[in-house]
Amino acid sequence: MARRTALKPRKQPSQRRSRQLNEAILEAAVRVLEREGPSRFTTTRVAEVAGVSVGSLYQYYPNKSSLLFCLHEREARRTWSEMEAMLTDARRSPRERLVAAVRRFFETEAEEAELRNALQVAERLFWELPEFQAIQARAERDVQAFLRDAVGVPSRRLAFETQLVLATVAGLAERVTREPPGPAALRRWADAASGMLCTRLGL
Amino acid sequence: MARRTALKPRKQPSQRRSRQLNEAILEAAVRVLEREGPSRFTTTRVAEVAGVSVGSLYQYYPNKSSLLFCLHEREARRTWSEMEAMLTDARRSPRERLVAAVRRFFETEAEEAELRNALQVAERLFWELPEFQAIQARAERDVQAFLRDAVGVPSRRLAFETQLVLATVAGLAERVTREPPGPAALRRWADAASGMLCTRLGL
Amino acid sequence: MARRTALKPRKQPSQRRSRQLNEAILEAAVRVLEREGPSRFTTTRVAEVAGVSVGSLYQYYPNKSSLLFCLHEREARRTWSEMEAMLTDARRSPRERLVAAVRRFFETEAEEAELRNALQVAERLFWELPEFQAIQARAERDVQAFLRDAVGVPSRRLAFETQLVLATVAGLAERVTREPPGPAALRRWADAASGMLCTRLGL
Amino acid sequence: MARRTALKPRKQPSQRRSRQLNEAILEAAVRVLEREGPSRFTTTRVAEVAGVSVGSLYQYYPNKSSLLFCLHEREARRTWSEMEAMLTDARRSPRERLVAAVRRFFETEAEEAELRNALQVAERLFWELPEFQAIQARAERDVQAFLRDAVGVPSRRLAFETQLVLATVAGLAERVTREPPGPAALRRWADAASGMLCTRLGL
DNA sequence: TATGAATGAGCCTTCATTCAT
DNA sequence: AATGAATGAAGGCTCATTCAT
Repeated sequence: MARRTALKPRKQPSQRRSRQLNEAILEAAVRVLEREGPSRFTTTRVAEVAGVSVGSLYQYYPNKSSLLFCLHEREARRTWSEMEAMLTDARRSPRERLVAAVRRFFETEAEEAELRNALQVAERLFWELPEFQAIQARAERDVQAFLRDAVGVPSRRLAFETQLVLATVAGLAERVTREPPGPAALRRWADAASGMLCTRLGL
Repeated sequence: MARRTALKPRKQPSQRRSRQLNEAILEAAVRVLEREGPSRFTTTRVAEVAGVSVGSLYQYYPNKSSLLFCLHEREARRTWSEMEAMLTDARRSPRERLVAAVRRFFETEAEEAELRNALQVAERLFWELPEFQAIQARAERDVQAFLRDAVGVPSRRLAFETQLVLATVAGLAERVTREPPGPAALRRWADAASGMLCTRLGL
Repeated sequence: MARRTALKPRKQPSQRRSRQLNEAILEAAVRVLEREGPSRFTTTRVAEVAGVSVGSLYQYYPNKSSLLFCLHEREARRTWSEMEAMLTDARRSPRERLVAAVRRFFETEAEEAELRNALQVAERLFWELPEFQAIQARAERDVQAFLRDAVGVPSRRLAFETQLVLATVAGLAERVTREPPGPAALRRWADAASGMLCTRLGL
Repeated sequence: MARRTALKPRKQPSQRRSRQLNEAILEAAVRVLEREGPSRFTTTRVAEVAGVSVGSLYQYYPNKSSLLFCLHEREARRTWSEMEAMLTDARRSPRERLVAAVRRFFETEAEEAELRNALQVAERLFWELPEFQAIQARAERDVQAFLRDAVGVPSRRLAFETQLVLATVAGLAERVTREPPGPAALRRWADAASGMLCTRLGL
């Protein structure tokens, strides 16, 4: 169960060539996952689409799980870079920021629905691993900072409200994007989510 | 893609012995799923744990998917019987009903967290199938009736609010119970969820 | 290889009930073979179609092979009863008899094409068995009698010519009825076959 | 029914090693078929006898059928190369060519009797497939050319006579070689076949 | 370092046959 | 005698991973 398999890519992409190959593999993985579904997501197929040999793939990722994990990590990094920017955008009111961020989050999830579906099958394997929790931690940090600094949630409630915001938005977004709704419906969902949270947070 | 594999169990457990065996298999499936994880959930293993031969398992379930599906159905049926009762309990105010139902729902999810985790991996396979949607439909029906009759949500917004309630509660519960919180924390989560919804619904 | 499995039905159908059941099973076997193909030809399915339990089927036939064998035997018996009658029909000239018999043989084969296809898969298992050769022997006896008595083939060549007639007609019929031709085409084939043989036999 | 399973081998044996392995598998398949019979002809067994892993076998052949099909194709190609040469041998009279070709055909069939027996069980699966018919077509083309150019069969009858020649010879050869006769008997059969055909064709 | 052929454990499923009822 | 649930060996096939070249 808790067999701790290595998840880190095998080599730090220090060299240019490495970096390129790595990216090619990751891109291929996304493509396979999105276009051919989880059941066709085999290491051989990914390598094929990436234009490398399986052997090479295994030089960058010690096993299939680690590839999946890196995919997830990249996705999360991208999403939360955006989120962070929106939540700290001083030109807008906190309420506007939250509403906008939630909308964007829903859009992101909708865009990546296929990938996320496939990933979630594997996500389960990661939950307990520190690498995974580090990713989660960033999201928490961003939201917490927002709630503390922009919303003024008292520290007593800070931890819980952070979790609540994250879980509400993420949980809703995940369910709603299972079968992707149109842009208007998507926005309606996002606004319902942020609306409930704003009320609760007194925004 | 749309290959409709039979999901119904093969024989109605009309006879006592049948019924027992059927139950044994289902129990074994739950145990395997919970204790050994989805990757060890093989038909052979389930049969083994159930103390029957694979052949027998296949006499009751035409394939692996149908076993998973029956597991899900049983779980859902149990949960929503309770939910329905709570939501229609005329002795309580609508708000009390919602709060109580949400609490109970969170508890249920916490109890079945392991199983649900495992099932969700497979659920993906079912989403598009009518059998699965029939199960979902029951939940919608119950909530919708509650919102219409007890809360008085206007029919214009009824469909959306129904979805919102379901998605919020289910999405939150699913996330929260990934690592099962204590009873107090669980209740806090449940109350936060129902709180937001009550505000939105004007309860 | 040469494991001599019992092929005889288990019980002589001495009693009326037995006889009926036996016939029902045989009919069911033919139906399954013809309508559902060799791959659906399972003992369970045959029993089902026959309206008996598998257990009962195994009371009449010790194994699947024996069922197949009886099927074959019945078919052959029917065919050769007809053949014998035609070949010994004193009202017609030998040539007319041969032509007519061959035509009828082709028709029979066409009618039973499906069954024969399925049987041939199993026939291979029987070739070496005395029971099977007994059936073959009858055909030979009939043809040989015809060639000797009606055609006047000298005894020196009798054995070979008998085989030749049988093999030519059977081989041709089998090939031709693989995809069943219309009645006219079928007759053309039959007449070509009997034509060549008549010339050879001096008829 | 018409599920078109791939029959072509998976990779062209471009490289030497590939070629060897491929050949080893084919040889093993022949051996298993001939020595152990169709019922022992399992992918595992073939791989075992070939000295490779099942996985490797499946790297060359996408499924069991395709292996069988390749076996058949190889056999047919060999046979008909010879036939074609004999039928177009301008140094001999048409009659001599036919007689010789039929003799050789019978010999070939006798040599490969075991394999052919086993193959025929599977051939049934192929009849309707274009790949299989392409093979058949070659035989027809060769015989038809012979009948047209060397024998002078009028085009009106050409199609039928071609089929007749093929079916007569093949049908007879198949039956006769079920239990392989000695060389003298074999020749007697072949000459009987070609004799009947020559008479019919006016040779 | 890159390749990709080779591996083989393990998965799902079928079906002839038995035997307790 | 009849039943049909139970059995489990065996089959086809996949795919993560390795290692000789």
